[in-house]
Amino acid sequence: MKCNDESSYFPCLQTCKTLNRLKSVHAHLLVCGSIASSDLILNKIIRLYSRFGATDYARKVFDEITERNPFLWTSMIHGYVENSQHTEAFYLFRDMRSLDVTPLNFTISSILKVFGRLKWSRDGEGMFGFIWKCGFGFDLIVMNSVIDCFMRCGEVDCARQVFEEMEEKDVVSWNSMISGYVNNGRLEIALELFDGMDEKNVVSWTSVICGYVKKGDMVEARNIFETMPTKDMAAWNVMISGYIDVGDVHTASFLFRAMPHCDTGTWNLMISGGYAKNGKPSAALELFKNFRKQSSLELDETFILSVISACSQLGIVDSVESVISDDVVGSRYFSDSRVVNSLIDLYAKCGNIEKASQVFEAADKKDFCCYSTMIAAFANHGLVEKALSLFEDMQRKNFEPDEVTFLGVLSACNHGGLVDEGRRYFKQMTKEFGVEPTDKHYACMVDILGRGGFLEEAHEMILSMHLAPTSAVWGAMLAASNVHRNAQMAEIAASELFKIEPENSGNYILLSNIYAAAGKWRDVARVRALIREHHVKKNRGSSWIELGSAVHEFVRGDVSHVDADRICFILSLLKEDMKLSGYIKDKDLHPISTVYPSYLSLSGDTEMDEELF
DNA sequence: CTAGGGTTAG
Repeated sequence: MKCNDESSYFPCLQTCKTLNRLKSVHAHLLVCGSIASSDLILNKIIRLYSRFGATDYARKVFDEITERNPFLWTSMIHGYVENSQHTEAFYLFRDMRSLDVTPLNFTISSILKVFGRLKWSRDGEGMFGFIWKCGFGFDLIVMNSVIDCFMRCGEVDCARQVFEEMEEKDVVSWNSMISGYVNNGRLEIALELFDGMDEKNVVSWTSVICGYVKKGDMVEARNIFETMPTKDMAAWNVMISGYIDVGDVHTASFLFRAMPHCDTGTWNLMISGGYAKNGKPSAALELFKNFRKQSSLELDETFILSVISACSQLGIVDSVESVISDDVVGSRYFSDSRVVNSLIDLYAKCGNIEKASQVFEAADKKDFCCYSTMIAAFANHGLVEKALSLFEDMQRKNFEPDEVTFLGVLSACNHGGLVDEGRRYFKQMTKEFGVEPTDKHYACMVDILGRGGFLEEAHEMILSMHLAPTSAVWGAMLAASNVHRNAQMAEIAASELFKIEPENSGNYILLSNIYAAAGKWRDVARVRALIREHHVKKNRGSSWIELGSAVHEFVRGDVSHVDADRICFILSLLKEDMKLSGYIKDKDLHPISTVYPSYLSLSGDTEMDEELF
């Protein structure tokens, strides 16, 4: 590379496809010294850093420049805006004004985006007077931005007035009005404007389609879509997401296959919105694999986030681990705390607490959410001490715990049977941190107290709740009553549960089991009669395991698996082992499969497993 | 040799 010719750096900077590449070119420029003073190069570097989401780097470059021209200010402000760092953008704009730097029209349109997104319609900073003072009263770009800003603030009439008074309007002015009306729920007016336009472009058409999609009218949306002269990717995406929203995954995937080109957004829509959230995990995973195979597209943060979250809901990790973690760990995504957070969650939910912990340790950017997730992960794996010491660590680092954090902490106490600590943390949460407990916190406390034998105290806690006790709370009470064979308390809890969720078979079965254990056979018969009377259906619990890239699902009594014979054989061996190590089948009690507290949002099924033993 | 930088609507 030649070091004395700045023009040769322009094409070089343009080819920087990754942040690391940009950093090394930037480093090279710094070494060469003389180039570093060129405004044009520096501006380009600021733009590129911002585009990669590295506004902190951009700002470093910006701060080191002694004489800043309006272009540099604009680039930096815009960098913040495109990365949703609204406060930073606004403060920088204010600095610019206080130094009497004359803004460009692009500066104004960038900062107006902040006003629009934050719905600052009140002109608190004298913005609109300032625009006229700068001579932008007739600037097309600025006035278009003003329209958009008013529309986003819901000031439909102000936007209209600006629009009417503009001497010169372009297609953007019209489109801003149309989309503004659509987003303010005034489709009729949007259509009027649309019909009155002479030069419509793809944005005008898509805005109108959006209007129908918002109403859920996919028939009319489809009509417009078929009529529009040229369709770009965004238009297809709007249609696909519209079909997904109304639950028509079939048509969505038809369009998906029919569209000539698509972006990560489209894949994302189909994988996470279309399949994963509509109960078709295997289709989602299949599509994800296709994405990796066919597409040369780069993964982006939102995409990674939704794939990870889909996988963690399914508890599937192996088949996506290789693709996900190779791309994420050590890459720029890894410096996004949301990605770190969801990775921790993924590994933890899939049972790999070591890996979750490794990700946590390796991450350089951790926010309080990462701590909360890690605490909950330790707690759910029974690593009580680790959970609690991480909580202490978090406070030492001055992260403010919130309700999610405390749920993890309380859950740790629950797993460790730490009644006193549970009481203490609950008190600390409400008194010291002013966090309002949710039903989940109450459910957890009831579980801690109840299982610890303090059934009365647990009951009192429910009665003192400032919100209506949910099924999770009474469910914990019922489960605790079962542990301590307290039929009286069980009756109280069960009768509340029957009111809240009469269709849940688990409650009836649990109560009848408690009666059975107490030898109250008439009560058992009464509950069984209730089940028939209310036509309660048994929940079918299922479990699944991932082997290689295939997911094997099992339901009770299922012998359809190809290896069913061998599985049953192994099971019988395990039963023998259990007997030999002293397990005695409890004849009086109808055995219940593991009862998880329902606030842990595990399956929650409590069903009789007579067939297993 | 010069110009180059920045941008609003779905």
